[in-house]
Order: sequence, then C-alpha cells, then structure tokens
Amino acid sequence: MYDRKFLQGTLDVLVLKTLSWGPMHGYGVASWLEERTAAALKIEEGSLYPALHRMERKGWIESEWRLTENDRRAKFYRLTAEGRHQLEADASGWAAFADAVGKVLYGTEAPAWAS
Amino acid sequence: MYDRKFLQGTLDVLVLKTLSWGPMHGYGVASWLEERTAAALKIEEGSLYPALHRMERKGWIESEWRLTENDRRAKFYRLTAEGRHQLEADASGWAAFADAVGKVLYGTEAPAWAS
DNA sequence: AATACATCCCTTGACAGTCTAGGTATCCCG
DNA sequence: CGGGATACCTAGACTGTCAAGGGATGTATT
Repeated sequence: MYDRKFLQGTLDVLVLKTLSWGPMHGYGVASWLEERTAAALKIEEGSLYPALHRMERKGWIESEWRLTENDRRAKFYRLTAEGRHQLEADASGWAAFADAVGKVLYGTEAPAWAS
Repeated sequence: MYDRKFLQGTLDVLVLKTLSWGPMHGYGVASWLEERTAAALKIEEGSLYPALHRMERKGWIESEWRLTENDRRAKFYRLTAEGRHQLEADASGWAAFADAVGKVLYGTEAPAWAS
C-alpha cells in the first residue's frame, strides 16, 4: 500500500505512457493504470482530468469526441509528437530520480560521520 | 538530470534515512544527499528546513544545538523511535510505488484496446 | 585589513499539483 | 424503478517545493 503523496509529478508521465499505446479516454486511462498496477496506484478523477487539460494546453496530447465500444460519448486523447518527446524525457527523468532515491534508501554505504 | 517535480513527497523519507545513520545537522544532511546521489538530487534549503521543522513537530525527529567539528553551532537532528517507524513505512511505501510506476513505464504488456 | 567563500541557520510569497466533495448525463441490469 | 457502471467536469482547501531574500561566523586569500 503506497502513500499517495509520492504521486506528485508522476501522474503526467504515467498518463503519457498509457496513451502511447493508442488513443484512449480519461476514464479508460485511469482504469487501465489501476488494473495494470494491481490497484497499487489509485488515480483520482479530480487529479486526472485537470492533468489531461493541462497536458492538452501544453500540446502534449490532442482530444476528439468519439463513441466508445459501449456507444457512450467520450473524449479520446491522442499523443502528439511533442507529447512523445515529453514522454521520453520524463521516463528517463523518472528512472534517474528513482535510481538516486534507491541509492539513498537501499544503499549500504554509511556516511563519514556515522560512527 | 532528473526533474525536480518528482521530489514532492520523497524529501521526508530521504532525510529520515540519512538521519538513521546517526545525528546530523540540516546542512550536513543536504550535503550528504547530494554527494551520495552524485548531485542527481539537489536539496534546496527552502525545502529542507521547513521539512525538518515539520518532522520535528510530528515527533519523528528531535533537535539539539551542538558544535560541529569546525566549531560552528548547528542544530543536530536525531531520529526518534516514531521516526524510525515512519522511515520503515515510507521506505516500503516508496518501493511499492516505484515498482508500480516501473510496471507502467517499462512494462511491455499492451492494454486490450491497443490495436 | 579587506575580500571572498564555505558553513550554518531561517522565512516569506508565489506557485503547482492533488484531493475532497460535489455536480451532470447516459446506459444497463435486476 | 433503483442502483451501479461508464463518462465527463469543477471549486476550494491543502500541502509541499522553490526562488529569493536575510543573518552570522569561520577560514583562506590577497
């Protein structure tokens, strides 16, 4: 059970990665993320939709109203070329960050001042 | 070069882990974190000191004015038992979160809707 | 003696992102 | 008809980070 606070800043890259598989609507993105991570990640709608709008304003994704398989209207988001660039940058950024945190949390090398 | 935005929520556990090696002052904690991660992490003082005060209020750490090796006055922080509990919880929480994000970012299993 | 740099502490104000808690509408199933 | 799933949205509170300032003292350089 992870702590929600870590999500900060990571939601964007998670959504971008999800959309890199193909266009999908917000609800579907959230569902897949939760399913894919065995509910370890819980995506709140109050975080998701602002994030989608934010990224659309930035030109990372584009939207289009379409019908789902269930004949419901939904706004499908699609990665732009810029969004794909952003995804690559953020994915490697995350890797570097996670690696740095891992060094601290799971490293066994004691600091000099540790008696 | 990681993106600073990911730090959100992680600073506390990084500081707690650093202090788990023994008491240290704020400046020393920041220096060690930056050195340990090869400057991948940059700890801003404007984030660090509020974090220390926050954690002291929560009872995770305790402080005491002492002299450093260089004969400078500095506020040394020490983990409390509660802080050690918090560290364990947050460390495993981080691991779970990082694992979940990793599944999404580096997984090769395509969603059903990916044609 | 003056200057610079490193060590050590702190706070204020702006800002960004998340969450809670609401709201709307349609469809399907019992 | 009621409830739950699907699908969208926003307002307001909150939290944490950052930029940009501040001060004080020790050491090294000039």
